[in-house]
Amino acid sequence: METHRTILQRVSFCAGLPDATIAALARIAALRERTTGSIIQIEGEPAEAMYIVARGRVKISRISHQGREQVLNVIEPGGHFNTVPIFDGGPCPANAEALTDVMLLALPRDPLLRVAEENAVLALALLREFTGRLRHLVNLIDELSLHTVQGRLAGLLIAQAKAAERGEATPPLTQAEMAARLGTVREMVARTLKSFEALGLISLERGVITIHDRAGLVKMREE
Amino acid sequence: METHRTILQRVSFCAGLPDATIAALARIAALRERTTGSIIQIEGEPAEAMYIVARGRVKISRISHQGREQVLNVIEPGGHFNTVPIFDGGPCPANAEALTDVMLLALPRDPLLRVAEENAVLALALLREFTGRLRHLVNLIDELSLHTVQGRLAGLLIAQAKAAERGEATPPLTQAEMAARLGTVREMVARTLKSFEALGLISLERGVITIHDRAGLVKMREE
DNA sequence: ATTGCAAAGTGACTTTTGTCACAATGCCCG
DNA sequence: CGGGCATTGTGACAAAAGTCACTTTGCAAT
Repeated sequence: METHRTILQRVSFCAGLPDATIAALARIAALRERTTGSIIQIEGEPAEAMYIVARGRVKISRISHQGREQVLNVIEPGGHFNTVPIFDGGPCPANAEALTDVMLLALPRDPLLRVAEENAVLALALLREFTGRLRHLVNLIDELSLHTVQGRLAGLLIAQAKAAERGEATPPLTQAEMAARLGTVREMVARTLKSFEALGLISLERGVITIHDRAGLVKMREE
Repeated sequence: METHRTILQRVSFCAGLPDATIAALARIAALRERTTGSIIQIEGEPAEAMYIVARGRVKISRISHQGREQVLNVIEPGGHFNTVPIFDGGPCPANAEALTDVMLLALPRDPLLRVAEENAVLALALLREFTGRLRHLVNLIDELSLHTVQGRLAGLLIAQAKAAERGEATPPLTQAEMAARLGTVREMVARTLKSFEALGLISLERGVITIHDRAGLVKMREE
């Protein structure tokens, strides 16, 4: 039980919650482990629990019937997923897959709803949490609809650079992974990266991208 | 004050709320009227109030610097907008424009937050409301990223048909409006509609689209 | 070392989408 | 009833994105 609690204390929406609320959550939580590549949730299936990521990373995505994938989000430790279907009772909106070996805290639906009803602070914290998701998705829509692959890729590079500066230990993305986030195909990413290199904006080594001209990338992002 | 209350009673997330909560909301609400085409909020600006649509329709959209528009949502009476920035204190995520003459109920930030803190039911109701938004945006991303204009347009026609069946008095969309919802340009919509007509799926008269082969459209939607 | 494989690079081509520039059509209003 | 204007229709292109089919690279495990 003590472990549940220490995990919860590192969760984004738990910051500032009273001890009693965290204790209540800890009481209903159950630990689950999954190995790299395992599918945690499938789009359209019913959801029994909300998950908190204690260790590892989880990819949330939609997949087209031709097999193309659009990544919606990658959940890092302290984040959560499968929250939407818990609160509205509907099916899972997307697939969840373990990108690494992961450790999850499962909060089963009915008990969780009870805790939320009794703790307005929790509901408000989750509300704030959802606003972040909504903003993120709106930005994704903006990029997909209003920007070229070039622009989106420039944006991704900048975002990754910023994350690295903040000290987030993000393992480098493969070009295929970038493509899935950007809503395009691997070849486009390869070609566009090359074109950035030709323009002197970045340089490419296997697995490492070095940014030389951040301002130039920012300009590219506009497209 | 009585008017505020009757308006609130028709709002989606107020269904099931205790009278006292609705009364508290009514007390802090202020009526505002805007005429067709007026801009209610601009992306990036700070937000002082959440708005409930009492009469008319409001378009929520992002606009690229080349002037292309992506509609995120159209809010009908009983719906609300500008909710995200109120709960996280950030800037407005998108533009809001009155599509018709509208009557709004403004709920100013600080008092609203206080009501939410004291009424867990309200927070939970808003939470459920947000889940709907999140699902909607995820679907939009799926369409933009994983479907062709043809598929998206087929989906829009089906959605409009369903809305009409439910008796929603939706004024017919112009092709330019459809384009803004689908993340494309007017000409693409015109051509794709023509191609649907050529396939016998629909027929076109000025301002009216008649669906002949719904199953065929459903198949198109997959693309 | 050799092989085995995932990741990356690339050319040639097709499809889809977007742009531009007009023409045609109706509807509304004076 | 005639003009003006928003909406629609279209052809000719241009640009962006995606597909296919390989090749190349370099790490990693036997």
